[in-house]
Amino acid sequence: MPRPRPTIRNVAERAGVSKSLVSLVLRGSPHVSEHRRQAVLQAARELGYRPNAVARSLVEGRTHLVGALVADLHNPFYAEFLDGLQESLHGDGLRMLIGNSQWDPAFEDEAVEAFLELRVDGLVLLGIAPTSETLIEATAYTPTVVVGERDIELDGVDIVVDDDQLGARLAIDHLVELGHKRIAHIEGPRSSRCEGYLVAMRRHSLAPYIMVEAADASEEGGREAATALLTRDPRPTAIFAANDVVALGVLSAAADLGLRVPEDLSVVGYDNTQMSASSHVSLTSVDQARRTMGRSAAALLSDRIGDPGKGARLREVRPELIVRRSTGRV
Amino acid sequence: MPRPRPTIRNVAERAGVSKSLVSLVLRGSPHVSEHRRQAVLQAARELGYRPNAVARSLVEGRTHLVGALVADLHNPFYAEFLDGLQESLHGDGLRMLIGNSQWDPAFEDEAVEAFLELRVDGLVLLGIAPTSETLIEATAYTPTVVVGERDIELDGVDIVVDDDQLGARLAIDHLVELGHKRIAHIEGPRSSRCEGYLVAMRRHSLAPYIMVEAADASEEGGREAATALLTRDPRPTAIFAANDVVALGVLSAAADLGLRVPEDLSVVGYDNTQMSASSHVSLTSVDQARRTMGRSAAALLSDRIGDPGKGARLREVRPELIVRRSTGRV
DNA sequence: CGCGGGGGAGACACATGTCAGGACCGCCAG
DNA sequence: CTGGCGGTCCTGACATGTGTCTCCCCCGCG
Repeated sequence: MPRPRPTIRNVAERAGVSKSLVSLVLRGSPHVSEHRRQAVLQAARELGYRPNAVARSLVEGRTHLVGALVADLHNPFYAEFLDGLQESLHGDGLRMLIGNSQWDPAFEDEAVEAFLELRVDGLVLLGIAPTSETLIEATAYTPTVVVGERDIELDGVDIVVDDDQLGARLAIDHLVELGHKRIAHIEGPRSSRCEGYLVAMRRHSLAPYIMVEAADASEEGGREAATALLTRDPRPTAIFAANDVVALGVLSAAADLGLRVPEDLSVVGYDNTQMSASSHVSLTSVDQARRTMGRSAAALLSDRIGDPGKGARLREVRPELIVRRSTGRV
Repeated sequence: MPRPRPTIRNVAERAGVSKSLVSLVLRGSPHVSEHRRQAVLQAARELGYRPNAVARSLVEGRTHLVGALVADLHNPFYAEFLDGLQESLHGDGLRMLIGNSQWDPAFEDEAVEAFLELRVDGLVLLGIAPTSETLIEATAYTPTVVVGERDIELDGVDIVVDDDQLGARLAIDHLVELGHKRIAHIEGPRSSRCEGYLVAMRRHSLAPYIMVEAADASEEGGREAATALLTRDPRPTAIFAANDVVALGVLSAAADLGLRVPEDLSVVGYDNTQMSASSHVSLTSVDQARRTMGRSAAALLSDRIGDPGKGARLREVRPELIVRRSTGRV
C-alpha cells in the first residue's frame, strides 16, 4: 500500500534538472542559481521528498550514528545519562541508537554486532566492560567510550566515571560533621566506594570505628547486612550504603528493629535515585552528575570520531551530596 | 587509524571466487559446493569480515530496523515494555532502535524524521499520539503501532493499551472484598481509570460513597489530593490512586495525619513500579503486564510489515492486581 | 577572438543482492 | 561414438540512492 518514497531522481525530473543539481541544492552548495534552487526546493516539498540516509551513508562512508549499549534500561542512572548524551550528540550532528543487553553477555555481543554491521561512527558502552572478543575487536575498529567501568586498559578507549572515592568522602564528611563516629559501610559491587569510605574514615582518625559488611546490590541484601550491623554492640549510629536500593533495605531493617531514622540511625545512600527523593523515603544520597557524564561522553566521542588514534583518556566527574531527612545529629 | 573494513570483494579475492559467490554463501544458498563454501567462510573469518548492513539495506529496500519512540525513558513502564518489544522483534529478525523525545513535540518530530530517513521498516510510538503533521505523514508511509494512547483514529495504525477499566475494577473489587465501602479515587491523566472506578463502585451499589479528587501526576499532587480527602468527615477508609507516584503522596499524607497503613487506611496504586515492590513501601498495585504489551506490539508490527494495508487493530491487555501490605480489612 | 568563470550535466563510486546466462559434466538415445 | 539435454556451480552485469569529480557549455569581458 505505501507507495515507494520519491528519490532524488523524481525530484530532478519534476524540477527539470539533473539529479546532481538536486544533490547540490540539498547539500547547500553556493554555486547554484537562485532560480533553480527554488525550483528544486519546491519540487522536493511537493513530492514529500526525504533524503535516504542509507544511500547517503553508503557513499559518505559514515552514518552519523552512535550506538549506545546499555546493560539495563531500568536503571535510572542510565536513563538520565542517555538524556545528557543525546543532547550533546545532537549538537554535533550525531544520532543516538540505544541497544539493550539486559545484563546478558550474549546480548551484548549481539547488539554490538548489529551496531558494527550498521557501521555506526561511534560506540558508548554503559556499565559494560569490553572483555569479550567481539567487544574488544569492536573497540579496535570503532571509536569507543566506556562509562561507569574503571580499569579498562585498551588503547584508544576513553573512560567516563563518577569519582566514587570523592562521593564516599562527601558522605562521610557530612556524617562526621553531624557528630557521628561509629559510621558503618555496606559494600556493594563498586569497590572504589568502599576504598573512599576507608580513606575518609582514616582521615578523620576514625579508623577504630571502621565497620564494613558486604552485601549484594539488592534491597534484601541491604536488609540482611544492616541487621547484622545493627545487632552489634555497640551498634553504629550511621550507615553509608553502597547505593540507594541497599539503603532502602537498611531503612527496612531499622524499622524492623524499632530504630527511628534519623533520631537513632542516620542513613546515606548513593545514586540519588528518584526513589530517594520521594518524601516518604527522603534519603540523603550522593548524586552522580549523570547528565554531565553524558555530555562528557559525547564530547570525548565526537572528538575521537573526528580524530581517531588518540591515546586513552579518563574523565572523572564530581558527584554531589544531596541532604535529606535520613541523616541527623547524633 | 582504523583500517577500512574488508568488503565482500576482499573476501572473494582471498577465497579465489567471484563476489557473487561470496554473497550466495553468506546468504546460505544451497547451490554451492561444499569445497567453495568452506573456502569462502574461512576467508571471511580470516579477514574479520562483517557484512555491511547499509549496502544490504540499500539493495534490499528494507532495513530490518524498527524505530521505537519513547516519551520518557525514566518511566519504568517504558523500560520494561521495551524489553518485551525487543525480545519479540528479535525473534522476527528485526532490530530495535530507541529514540527519546523527552516529552518535547519538537524532539518527537525530529526523532521520527531521523527514523524515516533511516528507512526503518516499522515504528512504535510509546505514550505519543500521532497528532503533528510529521507524525501523521510517517504513519502513512511506515507501519506503525501506538502504545498507551487510545482514541487514535488513523487508518492502518494499530493500538496496544492496558485495559485501564479492568485494572480499576480489580482494585475496587479487592477493596470491597476487604470490607471497604468509603473508597475514594484520585484521578490522574488517564480518564478511563476513573471511569473504571465509577463503574465498579456502582456495580457494588456503592454509588453513594463515590469520592473523586483530581491531582496532577506527581507525589506532591497525590499528597494534596489525599489530604483533602482524608480531612473530610466521614473520611474514606481506602484510596485508589491513579498511579504509584500519586499513591506515594497518599502514604506521605497519611503519615502526616497520623494514620496508619493499612490499619486506618488502605491504599492501592497503579503501575506496579519497582518502588511499590520495595518492602519499605509495599504498595498494593495494579500491574500492567508490560512485557506482554511489548510482545503484542511486536506481533502486530511484524504482521503489518509483512502485509501493510490492513485495517487498524486494537489490543487491550489484561492487567493484574499485586496485593501487598498497604491494603487490609476495615 | 580568446580567455576565464559560473552553472550545470554526466559518469563513477560506494557494498551488496539478484538474475540471466554460461561452462562443465554426466547420461542417454540415436 | 557422438550429439543433445538436463542439472549443478559459478560468473558477470545490473540495480539500489546518493555525493562528488570532471568536464563542458555558454556568457561576458578584455
